[in-house]
Amino acid sequence: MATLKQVAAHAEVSVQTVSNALNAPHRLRPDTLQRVTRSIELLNYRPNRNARSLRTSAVELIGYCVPSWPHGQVHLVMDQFLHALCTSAESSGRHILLFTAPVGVEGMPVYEDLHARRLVDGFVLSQTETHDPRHAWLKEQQIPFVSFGRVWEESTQPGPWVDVDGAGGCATAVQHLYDTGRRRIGFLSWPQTSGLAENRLSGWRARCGELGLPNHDELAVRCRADTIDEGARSTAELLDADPAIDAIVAISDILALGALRELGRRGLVAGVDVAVTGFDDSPLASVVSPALTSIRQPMDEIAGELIDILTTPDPKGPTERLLQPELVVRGSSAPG
Amino acid sequence: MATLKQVAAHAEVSVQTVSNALNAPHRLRPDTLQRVTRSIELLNYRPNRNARSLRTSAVELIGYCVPSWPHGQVHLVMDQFLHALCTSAESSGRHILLFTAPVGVEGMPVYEDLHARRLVDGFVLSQTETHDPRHAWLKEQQIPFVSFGRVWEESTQPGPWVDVDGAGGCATAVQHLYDTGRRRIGFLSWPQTSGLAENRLSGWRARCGELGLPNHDELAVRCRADTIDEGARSTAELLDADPAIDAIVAISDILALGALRELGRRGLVAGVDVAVTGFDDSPLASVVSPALTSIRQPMDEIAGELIDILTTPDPKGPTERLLQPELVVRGSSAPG
DNA sequence: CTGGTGGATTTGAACGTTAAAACGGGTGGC
DNA sequence: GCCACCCGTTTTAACGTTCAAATCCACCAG
Repeated sequence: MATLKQVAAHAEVSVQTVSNALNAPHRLRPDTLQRVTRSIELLNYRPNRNARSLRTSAVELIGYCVPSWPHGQVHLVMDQFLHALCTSAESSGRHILLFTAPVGVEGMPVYEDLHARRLVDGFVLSQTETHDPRHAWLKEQQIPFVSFGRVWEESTQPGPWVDVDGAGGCATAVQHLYDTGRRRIGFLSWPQTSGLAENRLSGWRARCGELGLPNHDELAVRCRADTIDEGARSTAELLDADPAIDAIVAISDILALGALRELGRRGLVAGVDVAVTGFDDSPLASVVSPALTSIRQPMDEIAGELIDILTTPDPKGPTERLLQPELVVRGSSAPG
Repeated sequence: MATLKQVAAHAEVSVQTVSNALNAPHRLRPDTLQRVTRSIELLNYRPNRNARSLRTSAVELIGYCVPSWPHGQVHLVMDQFLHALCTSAESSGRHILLFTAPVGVEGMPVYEDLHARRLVDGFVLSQTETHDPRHAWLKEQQIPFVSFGRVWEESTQPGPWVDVDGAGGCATAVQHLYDTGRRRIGFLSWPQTSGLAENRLSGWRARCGELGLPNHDELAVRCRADTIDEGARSTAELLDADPAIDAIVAISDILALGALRELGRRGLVAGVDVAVTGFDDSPLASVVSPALTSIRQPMDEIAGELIDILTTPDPKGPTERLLQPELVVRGSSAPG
């Protein structure tokens, strides 16, 4: 492993000059720069990140707590998210450090410790919950962070965030279903305690209202869990109460899969008799038949904004960014 | 941020003594130790990891390349794996650093660079492919690594690995189906180019043979892709060719889901008329109905062995560990 | 009383890098 | 001809830790 000193000796310059060649090339005379660059390549020199971090007190690592799902709940797009996050981090010369921590405020000492021991510069939070205590805690400790997802039920956001417009996404789904001739659109939701669910539901309610479609509460069923079974059960409930329903907007792909199953059971053809849309555009969406129309969160863009906010020292622009999801139309909502 | 020097001043000892209090407490007299410990707590001191790593040239970070799935392929248990890996790493004082790299040998410069710049001590490889070139490359460069998954089609393994006995798992599934009265068991596989698939298939073939059950090639269908559609199509093929089939062992949960769908389409009851088993015990297995019997890879154990091998300097024990998966029985293979 | 022994603690140096200040040699103004 | 200035480069010092060697001190044998 070559060091700066060895490169310096080889190029017959001082150590600092080699350092400058890497960090501030404009300070060198062109011929010196070239000579140093040649030595660097010849010796296959790579800067030691630890030494650099010690000196500059910046580790260029971003912490991300890998969520632990208690009762076998699914996070079907986590690998997409992680991949996007890594890519964005790398394009700014940083990397992602994974760790585990207890949920809620109990986990905060772990965050604090990682930061205090200089393993990370800051954190990306996800799986934001209603009244999530982590944000305020980190802000209090002056530990840099950015959140994927707003903290619901708070009057002021306790820090920078990036989120996807769930209401807008659902409204787009409703519009698409309307445009393809559907006129009675049900909604599969989660329990009322979820700010995320309420947000998405509001998009369905609003757009249905604007289009003159029915949007009363009986058309929105709250599933007790995010499972295929619950999706199927709720779909049955919906269809039993109102057989004229010709489309269902589900708040997750899993629930949508349940809807597909229930339709099949009743001899109804998904996409023809009843259209179905999901949320997240998880890998499952394209793997079932008919393939599932779904609302895709723009992972690359999300990750880009997260890293951008986290790595911009004094944020001039807004540090709250709401991104628009994209409706991916597939067979389950085929026209007509 | 308190430093060793400040703690030393506070406790009225030398810097080195504080260092020893943390790294070799037995060297201190009990009363000194207590005094130093008190100062450490009082000042809320945390060792600076960068300084430590610079001195010891060990960063306590393990690199893991987050797989990028080209054509929407699914890795349903990646979050389980990552969580287990993190937990294991943390229990040895280490952490996981994520990065992206091109697949195959093109990605190796990225590995080499991370190691040369001292961002990681070594790597955990997964998604091992037949003739995977990474292992030999890393070995050549003397970069520490351990592989989750054997390199198939190689006479000698180019490094330490941990793997799950896929053949054994499938044999167990066959045995379970036999024990619950099934006598004609089909197999849903992947293309022949996959060593992983051949291994699992061999378990089915062997155990069927031992039990006197048919195991000719017509009973093993090769799916072209790991999708629900392919699983359904292959199941149809299987049932059309041999209507007496009363059980299907699928090489993945996704294919098993396809089997479930095809059975439903034919008016057959999964678990009653035809039993189905999957592989991986992904979150989907417990979320469908009937819930899917599946072969669970012991993620915690896998992660533990991986970290153990990677962090043991001179391996006395074997560095090739084959773990037994566990059959999780659910409704899709209900007795009778 | 001397010299040796061994455990506890301190000293000095080093890990590889960068920030800041110092240096040296031209250039140009007056 | 002197000074001020700028540019490219070197020197010095520090970041916070640990290793290796040195020192100190109490104790004990001879």
